[in-house]
Amino acid sequence: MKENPDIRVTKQRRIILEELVKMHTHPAADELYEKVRKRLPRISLGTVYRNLELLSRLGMVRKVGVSGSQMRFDGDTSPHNHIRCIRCGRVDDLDVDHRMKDCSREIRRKTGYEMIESRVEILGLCPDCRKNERQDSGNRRIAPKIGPRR
Amino acid sequence: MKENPDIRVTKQRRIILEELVKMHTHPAADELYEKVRKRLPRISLGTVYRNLELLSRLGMVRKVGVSGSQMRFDGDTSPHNHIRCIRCGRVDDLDVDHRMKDCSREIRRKTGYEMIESRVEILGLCPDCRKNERQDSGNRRIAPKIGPRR
DNA sequence: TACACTAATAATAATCATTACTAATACTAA
DNA sequence: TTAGTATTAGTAATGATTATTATTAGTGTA
Repeated sequence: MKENPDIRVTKQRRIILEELVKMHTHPAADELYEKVRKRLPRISLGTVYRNLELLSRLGMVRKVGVSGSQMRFDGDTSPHNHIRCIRCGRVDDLDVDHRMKDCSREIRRKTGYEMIESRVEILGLCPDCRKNERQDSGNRRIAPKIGPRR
Repeated sequence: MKENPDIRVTKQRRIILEELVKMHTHPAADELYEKVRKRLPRISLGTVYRNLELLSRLGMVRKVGVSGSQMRFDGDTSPHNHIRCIRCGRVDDLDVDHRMKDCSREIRRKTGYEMIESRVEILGLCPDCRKNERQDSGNRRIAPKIGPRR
C-alpha cells in the first residue's frame, strides 16, 4: 500500500484489512463491518465496501463471488477455490484441483475465449448439515431454495 | 408441468418457457421480460421472476448464477458449464470438463462435504473483446472492475 | 356449460446489497 | 503550519429481487 503516494494508509483501511485477514469465514461486507466496528465504532458501511473494492483491485484481498448471494471477501489471496454448503451457506476453502490447471489452451480452441481465471464452485452439504439432513427434510417434491447465509 | 394438478399451465408460464428455450444468450430476467412482452404486453416483471423460480425448481430451466451480477437463466438443462467474458459480460456454453467428473469422493475426503453439484466459472475475454483489447486499454495500474452485462 | 375453488396474475410496495454524493476530516509533502 | 487532496461519515440513490394484495383465470365437478 505504500508504493503509490496517492493511496493513503488510513486507520480504517488498515483495520479493515487486519480484521479480514484474521477471519477465515469469507465474510460478506456487513459481517466484516460488524467486526471492524468493535475497534472503530464510527466507521460506516460504505467505507468498508469502498476499501474492500480498492484492496481487491490492489490484489491484497480476494473477492469471492457467490452466485445468487452477497459478495464475500477473503484475506487469503493464494490460489485456491471454495466449497459452499447449499443448506447453511457456509463457505470453506478447497485446494485448486490439479485437473483444472492448464486447460486454457483447450478453452481457447473450443470457444475462442482467452481464459483469465477459473473458479470452481462446489455446492454441497457441509458436515454439520449432513448430520441434520435425514430428520427434517422428508419428501420434498421440488428443490429447496438455496439456503441462507448464516 | 401437467403431473401436478396444483401447478397450472398459464399463458404467461408457457410463453416465458417458450421464449427462454429459443434464446441462447442466457438472459437475465429483465431481458427475457422484454422478449415476452412482445407477445404479452401486459405481463409484469414479477411474473417473469416468479415463473423462472418455479420452473427452475421443477428442473425445466436452469438458473445460471453469475457471481457479482444478476441471475441468468438457461432453457437448456443438459449438464454443461459456462464461460463468461470479463469485459462485456457475455456468457457462452462450455462442455463439462471430463477432468471435473467423479471428484466427489476426493471432495468428501478432503472437506467432509457431500458434493451435490459443481459449477465451473471461467472468466476470460470473448473473441470480440480480445480484438479490442490492445487499443483502448493501455496501462492500467490496477485491475478494472468486472465488465457490464451488455 | 356453468360453478366453485384456488392458483396465478398485474401492479405496486418493500427489501436487500451495493454504489453515489457531499460536506467535513485527516494524511502527506513542502 | 499550511495547502492540497484523498478519504471519511452520513445519507441518498440505485438496481435486482421478493412480498403484498385485490383481481383474474385455469381446472375439476355438477
